[in-house]
Amino acid sequence: MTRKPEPKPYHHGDLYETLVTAGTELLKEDGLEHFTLRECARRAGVSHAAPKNHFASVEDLLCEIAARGFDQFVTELDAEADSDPAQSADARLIAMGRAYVAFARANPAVYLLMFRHAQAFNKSAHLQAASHAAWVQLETGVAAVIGPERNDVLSRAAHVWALVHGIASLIIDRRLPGPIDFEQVIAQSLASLPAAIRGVGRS
Amino acid sequence: MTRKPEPKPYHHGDLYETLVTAGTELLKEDGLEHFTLRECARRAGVSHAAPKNHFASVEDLLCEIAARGFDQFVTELDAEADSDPAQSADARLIAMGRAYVAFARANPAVYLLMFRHAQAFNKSAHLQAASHAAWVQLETGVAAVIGPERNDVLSRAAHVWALVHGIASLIIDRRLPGPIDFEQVIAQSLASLPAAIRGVGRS
DNA sequence: TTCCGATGTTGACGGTGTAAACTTACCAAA
DNA sequence: TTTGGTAAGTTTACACCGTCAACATCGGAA
Repeated sequence: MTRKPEPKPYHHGDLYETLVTAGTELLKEDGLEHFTLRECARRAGVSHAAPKNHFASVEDLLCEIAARGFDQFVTELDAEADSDPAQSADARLIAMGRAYVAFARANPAVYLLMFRHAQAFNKSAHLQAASHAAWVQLETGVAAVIGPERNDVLSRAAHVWALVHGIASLIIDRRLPGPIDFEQVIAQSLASLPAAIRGVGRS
Repeated sequence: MTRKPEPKPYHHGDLYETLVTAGTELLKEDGLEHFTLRECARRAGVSHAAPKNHFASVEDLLCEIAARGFDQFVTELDAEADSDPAQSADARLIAMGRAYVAFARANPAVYLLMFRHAQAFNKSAHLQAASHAAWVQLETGVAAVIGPERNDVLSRAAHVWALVHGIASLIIDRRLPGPIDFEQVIAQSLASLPAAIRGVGRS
């Protein structure tokens, strides 16, 4: 017989990280509505109450998953914005918008957790810092387009966020009618964005 | 003693409508995450399994609530669009956008049910018809602005929807940073919309 | 009048999150 | 080296939930 000298040690060793990993996978596989703390524990090979020692509640675990999602999100958007150092501020903003929607489509469950459900549990310092960084990133991109001296940077940034968030949400939730070409919607909408937030065409 | 000649009749009489009403109220009070079929039954003064005779599952009840939400939604948007018969197509679209966001802010829980959660259960004929009517309404408004002969009415309609849905979602979910003036965001974003979907400013 | 089907009730099952009590293992101080 | 304290996991229990099956009740049609 093959020797099995590991009769399941009583202590796991790194349950915290294992739970975050298992939770992220569960989230991506089954979606937020089927996310279960007991299933995370099962995947980590641990009793259903073991997570209590590391996460006071299921929301605390989701909180950490969302925070790491924001970290990755900000990194990816930065990379895309800096991909061509010679591009204009307009092109940078559009590139970030494309990366935004791409992230959402690539990680729908995590995206929804970050931008939709993660409103109830804004306690974690990690989550607050990471989501704040994302907002600063957006604000900076918008200020570069319309000029940092403008007094409506905040509301114009909200405009940009609303558009990309709306596109991402409608695509992820499969709300758009069948024949619609997602790429066309994304390209057209983002292309109109710099002029729109600059306020040209005011009659 | 006061006479109580009604010892709780065995049959309710109109449990279907009562459940829809109680469910709508519960949804508005406690939000979708705390929506419970058993609580609906409790509010209707009926046993926890009674709803089974009218709604096969909790989603069937939510489905009907969402469908009625769409009915009200379409009615309100139509009323707003037709409020001033002399206004231009641009003004009509902007008015509908304002009415869209206003509906979402006035009925956040129902709005979220309609445009977010009601994707899993698209079986009810009522729901499908009502949500389709909302889409036709949008498509018509967009066609009037950019011209019905354009071959990108669909994607431009998606653009409009994405923007208003994004604004509504961010406001409802309280994602926008504190100092932001919602009214300014709504006004600025909607004002830019007709030109944006017409495609002016193409370089 | 009788009977049958629609509607409500009761009780049960498996699932969930969470709390309390108990067990195990490790580490540091005496 | 022994010992004690504490962090980490387990077990058990509770109150919810949705759903199902079996049973009770009532009204209307034959």
